[in-house]
Amino acid sequence: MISFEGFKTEEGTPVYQQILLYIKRGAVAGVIKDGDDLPSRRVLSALLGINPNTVQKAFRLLEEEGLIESRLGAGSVMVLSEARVAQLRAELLSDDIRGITRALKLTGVSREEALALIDRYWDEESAGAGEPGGKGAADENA
Amino acid sequence: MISFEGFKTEEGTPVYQQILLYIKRGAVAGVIKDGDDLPSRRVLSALLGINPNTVQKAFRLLEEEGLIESRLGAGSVMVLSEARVAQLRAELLSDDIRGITRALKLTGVSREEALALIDRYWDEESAGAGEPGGKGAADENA
DNA sequence: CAGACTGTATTAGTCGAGTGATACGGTTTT
DNA sequence: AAAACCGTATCACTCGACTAATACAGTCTG
Repeated sequence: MISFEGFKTEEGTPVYQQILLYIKRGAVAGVIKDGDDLPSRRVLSALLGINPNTVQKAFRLLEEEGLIESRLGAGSVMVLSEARVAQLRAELLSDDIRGITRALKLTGVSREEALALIDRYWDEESAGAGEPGGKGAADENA
Repeated sequence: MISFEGFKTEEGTPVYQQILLYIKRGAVAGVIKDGDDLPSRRVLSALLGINPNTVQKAFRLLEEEGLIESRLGAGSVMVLSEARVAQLRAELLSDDIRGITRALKLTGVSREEALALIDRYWDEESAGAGEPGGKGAADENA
């Protein structure tokens, strides 16, 4: 049975998309494996404090992508081949990386500073950023 | 006069937020400077093919943040001090970096691979990623 | 001054995401 | 077979983003 302990709703993006991403990331990370059972629509909706229809929508999309299989009466199961996981991994990473590089470029950040920032932030959990001139990055665009 | 040539609407996020981000990133990147004039609500809405009210909402929020100043009858102007830009930069980078590190961690990517991916994608514009096992990152969770 | 611009405000409508409730049909278990 | 679970479907509703149309008030320019 797939666990949803690490899952908490965030406003700003549709909940059903968050569920999709949670499942996909879990599959890529290896936490979710082929044949794993999913919680029922009702149980999961109660667990997450959301509406059954929202869960249903997420599950329907997962089914359309071929990532799960639902049988009327019985529950739903993960369907993951190695190739599928590899493809999923490529998709997720491509989206993530493409998004961040685009964003950083638009705010005028250099490749070197981008790498330095990621490296510095990697281990942090919550910090208030902002020491001007700290990394020598505020002067290279002038 | 601030140019909106590089701006094109993307579905998925509210347009007024996209305008906010566009302005802020421009300010941080140095393309938009203190005292720069903004297009009028009507002109910009026609230019972007959206409703004047949507532009108005974006401008109102910008004004509430103190980034622009609007005078009835005359147009709106950017209000940017060095300190404000520095603060803005910290905010944008913090949001971006925090988001990407969180996402990559959740898909089981190591710090080293994250840096390698960014480095590799930085110059690319459109490419289909995916050679499994290429960076030695798919085996460290098993 | 007069007209053409500007910002500001209000009202009404569409559309999609999400909620809430309810019902129907199949499977599993006892 | 009956109860308790499961997936599936439908209807009505709220809410926010966005559109649409219109009106009013101040500023700039000829």
